[in-house]
Amino acid sequence: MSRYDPAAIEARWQKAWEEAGIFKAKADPSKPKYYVLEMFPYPSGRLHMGHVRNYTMGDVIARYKSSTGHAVLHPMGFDAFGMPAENAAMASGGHPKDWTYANIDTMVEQMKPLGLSLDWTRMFATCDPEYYGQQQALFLDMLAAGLIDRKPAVVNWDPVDMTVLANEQVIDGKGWRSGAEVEKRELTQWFFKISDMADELVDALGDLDDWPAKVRLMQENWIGRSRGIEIRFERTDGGDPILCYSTRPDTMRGASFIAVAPDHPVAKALEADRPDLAAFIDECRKMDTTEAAMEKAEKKGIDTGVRVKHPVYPDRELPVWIGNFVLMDYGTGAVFGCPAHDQRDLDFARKYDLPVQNAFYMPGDTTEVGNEALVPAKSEVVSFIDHFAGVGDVTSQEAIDATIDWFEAQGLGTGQTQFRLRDWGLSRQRYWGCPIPVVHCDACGVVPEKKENLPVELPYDNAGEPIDFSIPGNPLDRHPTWRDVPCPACGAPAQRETDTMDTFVDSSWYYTRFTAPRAETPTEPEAVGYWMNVDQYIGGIEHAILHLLYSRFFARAMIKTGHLPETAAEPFDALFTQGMVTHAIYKSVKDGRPVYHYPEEVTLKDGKAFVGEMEVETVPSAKMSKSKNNVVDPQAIVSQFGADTARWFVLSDSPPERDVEWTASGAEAAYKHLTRVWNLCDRIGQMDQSAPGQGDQDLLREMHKCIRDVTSGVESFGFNAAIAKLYAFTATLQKSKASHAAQREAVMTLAQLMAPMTPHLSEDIWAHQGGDGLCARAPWPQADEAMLVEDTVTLPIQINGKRRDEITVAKDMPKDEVEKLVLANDAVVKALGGNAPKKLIVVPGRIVNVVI
RNA sequence: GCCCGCGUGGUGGAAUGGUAGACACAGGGGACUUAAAAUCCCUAGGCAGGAAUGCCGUGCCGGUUCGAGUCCGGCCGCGGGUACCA
Repeated sequence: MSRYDPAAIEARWQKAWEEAGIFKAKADPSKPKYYVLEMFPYPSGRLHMGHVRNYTMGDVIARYKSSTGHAVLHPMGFDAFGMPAENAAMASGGHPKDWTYANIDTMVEQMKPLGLSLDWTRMFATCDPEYYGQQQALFLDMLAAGLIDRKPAVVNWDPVDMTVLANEQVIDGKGWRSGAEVEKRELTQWFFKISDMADELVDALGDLDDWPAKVRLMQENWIGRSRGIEIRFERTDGGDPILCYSTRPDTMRGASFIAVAPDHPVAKALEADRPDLAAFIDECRKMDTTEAAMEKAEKKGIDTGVRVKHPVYPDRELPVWIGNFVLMDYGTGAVFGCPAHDQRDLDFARKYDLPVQNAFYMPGDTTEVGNEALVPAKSEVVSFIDHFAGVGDVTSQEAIDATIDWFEAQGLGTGQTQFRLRDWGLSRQRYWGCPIPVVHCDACGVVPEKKENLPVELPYDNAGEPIDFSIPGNPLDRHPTWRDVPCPACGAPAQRETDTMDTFVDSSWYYTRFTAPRAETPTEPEAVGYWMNVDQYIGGIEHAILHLLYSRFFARAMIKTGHLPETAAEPFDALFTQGMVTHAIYKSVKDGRPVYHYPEEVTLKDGKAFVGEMEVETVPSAKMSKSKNNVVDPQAIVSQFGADTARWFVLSDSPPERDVEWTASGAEAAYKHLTRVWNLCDRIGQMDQSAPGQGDQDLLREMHKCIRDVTSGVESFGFNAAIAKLYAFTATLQKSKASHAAQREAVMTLAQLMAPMTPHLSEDIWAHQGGDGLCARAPWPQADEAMLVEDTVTLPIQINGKRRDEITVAKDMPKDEVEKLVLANDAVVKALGGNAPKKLIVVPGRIVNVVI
């Protein structure tokens, strides 16, 4: 008897698939097409289990769709620009390009043995000049179409390293390398005008039926459409009025101060003459720019001395403060504070001793606000007393609408729809990204590069000398032979833009490029016409907002610039967000800085973790991340047990949308099971073919149930449940005494049902049993409805909602007959004690509940 | 802080509002073996009980319902995102 030998089997079948060329995507008008895409990886250097999980899920779908007669496109590429490559070059010399391509090679080498049904001929990396050159062409078309803007924006500035820092590089307000206090600095930056599309980006979410509701909700909240009002406050000193935006104008009566952003014109105008204001504004400039940090920071302010009149009660004067919590780029950069009905404003008012006055009460109550603001939901009824807009007991929403109408009628303000969504700043002051294809000319201003000069390629070296990445700042700035070029318009000496694009740009259109990856234009009409949209997109929930929103914007921009058909406005028909593979983090502290240890360095003793003799801290269950070193390498599993085991295991234990904590046990169990299946096939192959069997019908009935359950499991991303059914059916088959013919049919069907998960093993079984051609080409088995019909059904009997007994009845037994049987049931008779039940609930085919 | 999720045995988890714990891991018992490994069989939520069986049980508190892991409200804990990590 031979043994299950995955190494031999997997190499053999991978070769057979390659020779048959069955994974090459071929447009075939006679077939329905299916485009399945997993979010492409960043080439960090090694594949981790999260990648394996992601690509295996996609592969299950791709192989399943292929066996149901679809022309499948299942490509792979690399999201290859980004900071880690520059950091690696900074830390250990070398070149980001070399580092990146070496990593890509390694990862492809690691992916190939997994047996994924990928069309490798379509592979590209976003750092290929052929790709980013087309991206530059897209940029120029979008610029011409008015979809791009240039305006000032604030960045994190490290005054010691003289460089711009990413948020990730700012730790407790200090630069990660220099340790210097980070400042804000204003630079002129390029922006995609995504906020112009805010309305349609919200509205279209409603049609994305095959997207998770949570993702649609997150995007809706992120875009944050709100109806509010812009109110004009006149200054008592006759200066320019201050415009405030509010979504809660119903609280206007309680307005007691105005807060403006530190960079609001009112604040800026006073800065020169008021050292105290200047100092406060300066302090605000040093604050962390992230939203989380801003919101969590202590709310502080300073009185400017400026006063405005309350628009409804002109004899009330409101002080104008600068608040560190007001954002210049949302609304008008100024808000009115109503302490009674906003907790933040109340805290602020108590801190700085500002008045608190109710605009309304809850009905029947006139309690003044203490330290808790009165903030009813918009659907709650509130009671307005002495209100200018004449509202009485109404819901807050009605009051908001009435107030907006009233303000508009009085000419004191205008109703406005505001969005939380800001324009997408794409400029990055970094080397390893797609160069922005424009030239700055003293005479002509900003001049787009000519398309025939694309790609604007990144220089590999600097006039023959290696680029020194250890010097902070953007090397393109100190690269005269690359930077200094003639103006494309007038020919005078000019300079290239040295900023590169945000890497989110690269990933916002790659899915269209896969349809014609070598085309001379960004897309190719016939190819996008056939393959778009992506039928199933699969990736991490961490991309729920930014990547997916930017991609949706880009698809629309590509329609406007003629690169996509109208039908591709929503490029991803269905989205599945998988959970992450998590793993404990092992952490120690050295010289005041955290040090992260690799799992393989750690030994576990008595629930404590040690590296050598040193005990280290264990942080349970965190996202696998290169910077935390808690990454598990799948290669060990593959070389020990084979790809089929790795694939089976990552699908078997956890539901795909949930996070899974990686543990070493379990992989072995998967291997044992696959060995069992292989041995089963072997045994059936050696059966006496003429011997009579028993229970053929029972076996085949179970087989058809298994087909039904696995099919629905695969179609609904219930891979773990599908695998549970496969375990159960394998056990049934093992115990079966059925004839050779029935067992052979069962094991071949089993192989087919397992094929999306364990394609190599399935091919081997298929071949052993004399299957026709490749298992991967065989049509998906169909469940025979006639075999699935059951004639009896078991009904649990509940008494007061608790299960007490069960009865088996004919499937179509009428309700009244079931009732008679139930009332005659021993447990029921005993519980009733001669009384009639209060209620008898019979749900046909489901359950019976006797209420006593 | 804000937005969005998640929470079920020792563990991963299953369960269209209808028998909570499928399937699997680890465990316990047994068969085979000189022995071990491998394999196979049985067992298994907790408490009480010899058993039959009873009570309790899906993070916590409350609600809707004949019936709630599932729906609603309020908490607690954990995770993701928070616009320059990808």
